[in-house]
Amino acid sequence: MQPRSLETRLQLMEAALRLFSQRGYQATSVAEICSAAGASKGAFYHHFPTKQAIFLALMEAWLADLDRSFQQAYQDSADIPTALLQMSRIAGQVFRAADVNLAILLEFWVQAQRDPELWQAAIAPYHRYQQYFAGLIRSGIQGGAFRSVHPDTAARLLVATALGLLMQGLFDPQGADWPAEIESSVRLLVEGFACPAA
Amino acid sequence: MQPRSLETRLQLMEAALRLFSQRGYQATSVAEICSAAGASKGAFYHHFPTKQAIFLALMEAWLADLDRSFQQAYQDSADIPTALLQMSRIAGQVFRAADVNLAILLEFWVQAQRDPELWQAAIAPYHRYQQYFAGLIRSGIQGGAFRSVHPDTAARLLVATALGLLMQGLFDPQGADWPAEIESSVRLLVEGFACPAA
DNA sequence: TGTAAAATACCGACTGGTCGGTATGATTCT
DNA sequence: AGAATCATACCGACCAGTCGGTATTTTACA
Repeated sequence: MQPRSLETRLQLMEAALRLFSQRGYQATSVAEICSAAGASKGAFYHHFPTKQAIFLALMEAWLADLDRSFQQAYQDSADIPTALLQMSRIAGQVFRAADVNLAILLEFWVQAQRDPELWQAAIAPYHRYQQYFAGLIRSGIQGGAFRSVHPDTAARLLVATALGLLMQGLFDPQGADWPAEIESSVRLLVEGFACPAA
Repeated sequence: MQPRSLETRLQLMEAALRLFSQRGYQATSVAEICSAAGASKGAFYHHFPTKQAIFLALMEAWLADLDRSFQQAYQDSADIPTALLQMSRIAGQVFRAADVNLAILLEFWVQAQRDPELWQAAIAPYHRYQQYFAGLIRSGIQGGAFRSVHPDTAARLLVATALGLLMQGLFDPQGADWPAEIESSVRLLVEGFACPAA
């Protein structure tokens, strides 16, 4: 892969990300992406076999990024509750990142509802995160930090809180300080899980 | 409005609802809606000026329905906490209603992101519900049922919980008993808000 | 009450345009 | 030279919305 090629590919992905989140997946044409990226249709179809492929590539890149952030948060934290708090902050940052608007996440999910390949790419990671959080909580219980809540239920509630607040922030960006709201809500939950003795 | 006309209109809306939630808004063509409804394109454009108009009509009908349910729940409940619990059950029913799949709500929101008219129809009700719940909680505080939590924050958390669990249920329908999950989570929150003395 | 006029409801072919994807040739790098 | 990369013209399918015209119901009037 030549440097020029990589550059073109990157431009295409950046343009696609911007346009998809601004206008939506269906409403964005391949021609628009090309023109925004300063490339041609030939270049596009050299790098991506279909329009959906670039969508998938964007999503995988985003998920890989999130994975890295969570991994980092875990390593930087002394204990499980701290790690969960740190991760709630990351969720807030997801929202703050103006480029990767949450709107495109809705697009991902809407598209994934219909397409098996996208479903795999979108839903499998969700399961992974779900089980990851449940595992963290289970560790917290075994380590004595949490009382014996049901790990799966607790994980679902944690995810629901963050997700629900993110969604509300999407509808009403100015309605509240959503990242702060996420952080304080997750803290509330984590304290609720905490072992009174600790 | 003649009975036959009303019937046709209803058929069109039912077909549109089904197709929109199965295939998505953009992916559903007006021709498909017509054929599924056993009507013609002429009939469609006799009843609705644009494709978006039927979408809007569906959403308004759905919201009116939800309003009625909430109103009913409020009237049937002896006190505020009971009313909130009852409403969480309604949220669960929203999910259980197979016809009105949650997917179409995602569609609504995705579309509303881009269109001012839809935004008005989708986001204004959100604000209304938000303030409605905040009002209920405020009443609960004044009535001595709740301790002095911040009504707006509490309402946001309640909505986030229900919304977040609904979204997860959308991705992973078999992953849990989501309606039950919503109910028990909301009960947890409401108990958390409750006045210890009560 | 019977009937003609008017309004409403509906039909389906057609249009102007869009879009994902392809074919083929040009350019750039090694 | 030869492979990788990119450009341009183009194709076939699709689609929202239009339009001229038809069927059905309501209304007006003799």
